[in-house]
Amino acid sequence: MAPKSDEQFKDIRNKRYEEISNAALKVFARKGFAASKISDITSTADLSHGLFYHYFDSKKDIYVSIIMNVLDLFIETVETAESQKGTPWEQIVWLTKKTYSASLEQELDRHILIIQAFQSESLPDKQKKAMIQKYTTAMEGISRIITRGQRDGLFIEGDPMELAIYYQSLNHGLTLWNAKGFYPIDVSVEKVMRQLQA
Amino acid sequence: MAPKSDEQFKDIRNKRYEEISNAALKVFARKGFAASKISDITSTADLSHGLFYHYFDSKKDIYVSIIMNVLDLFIETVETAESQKGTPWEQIVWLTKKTYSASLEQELDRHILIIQAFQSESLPDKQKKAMIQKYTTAMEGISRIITRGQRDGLFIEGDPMELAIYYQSLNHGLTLWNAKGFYPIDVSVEKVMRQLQA
DNA sequence: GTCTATACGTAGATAGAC
DNA sequence: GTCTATCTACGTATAGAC
Repeated sequence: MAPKSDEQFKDIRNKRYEEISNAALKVFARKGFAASKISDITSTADLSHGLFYHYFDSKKDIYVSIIMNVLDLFIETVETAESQKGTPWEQIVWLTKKTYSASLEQELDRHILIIQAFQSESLPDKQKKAMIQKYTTAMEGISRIITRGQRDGLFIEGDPMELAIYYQSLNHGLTLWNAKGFYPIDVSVEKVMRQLQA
Repeated sequence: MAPKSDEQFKDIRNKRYEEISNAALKVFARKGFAASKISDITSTADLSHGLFYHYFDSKKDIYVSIIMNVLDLFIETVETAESQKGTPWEQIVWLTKKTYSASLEQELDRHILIIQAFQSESLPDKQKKAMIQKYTTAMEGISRIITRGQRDGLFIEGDPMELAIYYQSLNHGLTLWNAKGFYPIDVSVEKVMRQLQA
């Protein structure tokens, strides 16, 4: 039997990397950064404590890595919304539906991570700046859609970025509410859209 | 000189108790439960590490104590809104203004604590239940005001509790947004009220 | 009531065998 | 690549002096 090739090792590494990342996303979303233990992550991913450090330098390291990844996905999603066929109104509807299509719990975890991202204490300034940068990029995308919708008279008047913030705040608030778990509601896209309606 | 009376000792105790509680509120709101160290609290209150334990049994103990206190204040505020002169609409306006009249940063910290309250991991079931109980009481107050407003045609139709949740979620989301600090906005009561407007 | 010094447990991170 | 065992730092909580 031939020894494993470099390719195979690389595949294993990538696979493990993903497993650990997914486990960490779950744990961080539920407990927050400080309360999450490496052992929580490794036991969720079903591997040894020590192995973690063959894939990530530190707890902060993986946390930042995941946040960045989640924010990139957020940017992507907004861009996809923006390139959607239809009116700006329909684009925001699409984005809203996507936000609550958390059939995959992973989607929900990602939203919670985004919300938590900035209250995360004591990260290097450089990384904090990068996070803000990404977040801002996504919000500017939403803001652009709103601007177009205002031209067509679909959305209420007002600073588009500010409206985007109201919209996003409502989403974050509802996400957190449902995450509490003791009185979950079925979020209605129409009720969320009222926020922006002309 | 006469020795200190029981009264005087009691005063000192109460004063210290308040100082520690206020410091803890500040620290917990900014760092969350897990990341907050007893030494953060004591250094904020400008007293020794050890003294803390003459006033509270544990970190969890003070945390629960503060949360309960904050939730009681929330209930009180809603009740005050409810007993306010004017239409139900004006009562919610009053409540909203109060929410954002965070000239005192303490008010802001309290809101953040309320938001954090439930993601706080591993509290005894009994206390968690008590928290939910208090939270629900407050939300029911808001819901009652909305119900009355619906009768007068001031608010949109729909399950009043659900509307209260949308309203409160928007508040929470906006509070968190401004707590992030990198793009704070002046929250407009009118924009928040749009949420409920008939 | 307040402080300093210390015990103890826990969790992040490393070492070395397989 | 993966594991177990270990080191180390730090934070909660206690003890005891003033």
